[in-house]
Amino acid sequence: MEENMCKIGLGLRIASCHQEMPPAKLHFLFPPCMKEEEKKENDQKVLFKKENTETTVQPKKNDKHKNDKEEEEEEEEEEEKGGTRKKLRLTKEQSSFLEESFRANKMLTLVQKHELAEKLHLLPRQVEIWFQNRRARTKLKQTETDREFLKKWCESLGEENRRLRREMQQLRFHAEVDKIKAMRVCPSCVKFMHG
DNA sequence: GCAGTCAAGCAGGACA
DNA sequence: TGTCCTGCTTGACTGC
Repeated sequence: MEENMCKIGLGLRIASCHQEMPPAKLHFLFPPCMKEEEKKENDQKVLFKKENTETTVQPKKNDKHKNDKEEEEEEEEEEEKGGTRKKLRLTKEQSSFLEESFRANKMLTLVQKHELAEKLHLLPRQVEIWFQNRRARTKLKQTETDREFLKKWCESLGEENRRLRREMQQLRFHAEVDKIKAMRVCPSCVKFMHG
């Protein structure tokens, strides 16, 4: 039982839903609260752009292109008005590469961080945050797995405890019966019975 | 670096 | 079929 549960516990692994995710749609420069039609159009534009350029869309902080300052200012204005920034979604390739790196190393050195960032066209800070989040979520999953394991173990111990109590009760009962039986036999027979 | 949190994005279900 | 709601995932930030 315990062994089985151990196997269950060890068999569980952390899986990322990234793998099942559709290609990332990166469109954080567009205004928030778009209508459905606009959204679709933008998605198409982004996908088109992605397919044709094969470059990763960078977060605002990292962009060094011509109109970025204007866009950043607009975005800041948007934020000031109460709007919100669009969120970056990593591409499948970026995610899987980060996953691979994470499997190899749970912690990053400064050099590794910069190398990864350069390779994936991300900011070192983004790589750092990704690893931080990944560690936290791995830990969370592990805690949940441990909790489930302990819960099952606890249940099985409770069951075993109840079984042993029942068994003990039966043994006591039989001991009592034997005692009574022995009391009913006359003393001269006792000698005969026990040889 | 970690724990806690926020918020964007997305998927799936309910409903008109 | 489109829209709304809800829950989940995940990138990013903050405080310690």
